[in-house]
Amino acid sequence: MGNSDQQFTISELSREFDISTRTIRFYEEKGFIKPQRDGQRRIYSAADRTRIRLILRGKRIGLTLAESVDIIDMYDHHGSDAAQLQSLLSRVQERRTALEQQRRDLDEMLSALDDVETVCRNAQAAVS
Amino acid sequence: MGNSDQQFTISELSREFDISTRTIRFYEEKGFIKPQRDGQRRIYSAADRTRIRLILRGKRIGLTLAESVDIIDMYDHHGSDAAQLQSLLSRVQERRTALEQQRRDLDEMLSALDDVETVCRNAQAAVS
DNA sequence: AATTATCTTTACGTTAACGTAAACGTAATC
DNA sequence: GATTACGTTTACGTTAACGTAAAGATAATT
Repeated sequence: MGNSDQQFTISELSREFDISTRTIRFYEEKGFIKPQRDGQRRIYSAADRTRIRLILRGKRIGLTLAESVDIIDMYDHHGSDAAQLQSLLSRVQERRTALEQQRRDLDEMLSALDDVETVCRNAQAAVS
Repeated sequence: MGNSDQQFTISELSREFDISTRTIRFYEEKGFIKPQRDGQRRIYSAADRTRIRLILRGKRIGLTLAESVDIIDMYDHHGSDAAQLQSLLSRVQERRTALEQQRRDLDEMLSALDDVETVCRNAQAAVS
């Protein structure tokens, strides 16, 4: 099983991901992660760490925490009857549609920046 | 010059972009657009309309209004001395770096959704 | 002239995602 | 045993991006 039962303290994760401990506790407050306890102290598992990483990835592309968690929870979907599978599939489709629109927007913006850069470099050449 | 001097009312733009008039006025309040007036009434030009469209594109990829406007304003940069060009170029680079990271995150998330869908369809096949 | 539609300004309210500060517990170190 | 490092809870504060409501102006329609 490798060594996947690693433990982390809050400050370790705080440093690793460059977020405040407040942020980590906030995610717990909202029910997005549920670390164990050693007395008062929180102890984070590899799974907790992964969830945080995925939440942050979601943030980088502009998702809200709730949206990120919604997607993350699609991985370990619990039900498996036909209706639940169908529901999950349509949620996946919705998300995919939105993300694909986002990628189009992103690519447009990147190529716009390319244009700006080109114009800029030409102007530079004219000045030099 | 074609017909690029078209005018729009606030409700026209509201309907076209499916945003509230409050939102449009808010953008003005923040200085992101500056429509003309006909007495009290606001009159939006094609340029105003374009700025709104670009702001909304920025929103879809998770940029703040300020960030969107920052990028939009790179198009019509005013200064053209060497220092300003250099500054603009490095701002372009910064944005591009961030956007490229965003695209990587997006692609990862899309392929994750693909995996979920595959698992789902297999489970569906098993149930049927 | 009254209704209706569209616009205006002003201003307080709301939600997400934390920041910040106070006041305290525990364990190791000086 | 006092300091230092790291953790805890509680709670109020903050910013962005609007929502919502009140109260009124203007123009067209009935």
